[in-house]
Amino acid sequence: MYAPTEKPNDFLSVATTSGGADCEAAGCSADTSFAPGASQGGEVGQSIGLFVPDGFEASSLASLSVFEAANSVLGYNHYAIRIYTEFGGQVRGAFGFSVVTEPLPTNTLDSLLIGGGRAVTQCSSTLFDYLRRERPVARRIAGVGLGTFTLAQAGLLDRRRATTQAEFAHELQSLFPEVLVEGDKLFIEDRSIWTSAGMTAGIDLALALLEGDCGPELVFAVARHLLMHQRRMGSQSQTSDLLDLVPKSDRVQRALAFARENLRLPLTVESLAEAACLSPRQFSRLFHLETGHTPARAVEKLRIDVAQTLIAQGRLPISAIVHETGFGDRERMRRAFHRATGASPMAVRRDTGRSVMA
DNA sequence: AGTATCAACCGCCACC
DNA sequence: CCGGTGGCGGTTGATA
Repeated sequence: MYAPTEKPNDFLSVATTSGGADCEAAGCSADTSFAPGASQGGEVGQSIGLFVPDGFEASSLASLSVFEAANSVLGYNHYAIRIYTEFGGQVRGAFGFSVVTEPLPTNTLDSLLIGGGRAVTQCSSTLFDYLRRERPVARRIAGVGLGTFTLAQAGLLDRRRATTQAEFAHELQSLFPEVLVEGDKLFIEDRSIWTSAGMTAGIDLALALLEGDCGPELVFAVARHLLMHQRRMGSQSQTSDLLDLVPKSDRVQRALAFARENLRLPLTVESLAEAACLSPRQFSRLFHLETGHTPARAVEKLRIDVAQTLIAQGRLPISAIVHETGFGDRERMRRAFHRATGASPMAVRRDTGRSVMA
C-alpha cells in the first residue's frame, strides 16, 4: 500500500514558473493546489517525474497518462506530474514536437521514470551520476522502453532483472552483461528498480506503480478511464498471441469485441459468427485469415490471458476465476492452461507471485 | 485407459 | 473470369 513521502519538495515552485502548455497537457497544472506533505481530502500527494532525453519517443509520455487519469478519477491532484531534462527548457522528441521541461530536482523525487527512443544519443555522465546519487533517495526508479539502457549505463541494473523492447534485448545484454535481461517480459521490478518494454508496456508498468500506491480498485477505475480492455501483468510475454489479434475487417473486430465483453458465455463459433453477421463457415475462414488463429483457439487465449491476470492479482479463488473467464469448470481451465503454458493455474499463481512482485 | 459424442476445423464445390 | 460467400461432409481433438 501507499506509504506517504516525508521528503520536502522544492521543485513545485519551479513548476509554477516554467511549466508550459506541454506540461499541463501531461497533467501537471501550473497552479496545482496541493503540495506533497500537505493533506487534501485526507490524502497526501506524490511526485512522479519523467526524464526525457533529446530525441525521446512520444510513447515515453504515455505512462504519465496513467497518473493523469488517476488524478482525474480521484478528483484532485494526488500525483504531481513533471517532465524533466538535465537542465530544463525545451526538449525535442523524435518526431519533431518539443516539450517544455524542468531541471532535474535533487533529493525530492518519489518516483522517477526514464524515457528513451531510437534517436537518443549518448546521455551525459552528469545524468548517470545523478541517477546513482538519487537511487537510494527515490522510492522507485523506472526505465520505460529504451530508457532501460540509461539505467543500465548508470550501473543501476547490475545483477538486477530487467526488460526492454524485445528487438533491443539482445543489444542490452551484450552491452551490459551484468544485467539479468529478460527480453520477453512486459515489465519487471527488481528491488525498487522497474523496467518495461516499449509502447503500451509503459502504461502497464505505470498501472502497477499505481496499484502499489493506491490499490487495485483505483487501478481498475483508471484502466476503465483509459478505455483499456484488460490489464496486463508484467510476467506476460511481449509477443503475446493476443497482440496478434488485430483483425482488419469490422465484422471480425465486432466478434472479438463481443468475445471480450462476454467471456463468461459459451462463445461458440456460431455465436461469434452471429455477432459478426456472417455464416459460421465464412466467419471461421475470415477470422483465421485476419488473425492467424482459429476462433476457438482465440477465445481460449483470451480466457487464459484474463485468467492469468486474475490469478496473478490473487484476489479471487480459482473457482471464481473459472466462472469469470467462462471456462465452465476447473478441469477445462486446468487443461487449457496446460496446453498454453505447460503449467497448471496454481503453478502459474505461485510463479507470478514470485516473478512479478519479486 | 478406453470409448462415445460433439464442436471445431478445413477442403471442396456451388452460387451470386 | 474473379472474389466473396455459404453449405456439405470428412477428420480431428476435447470432453464426459
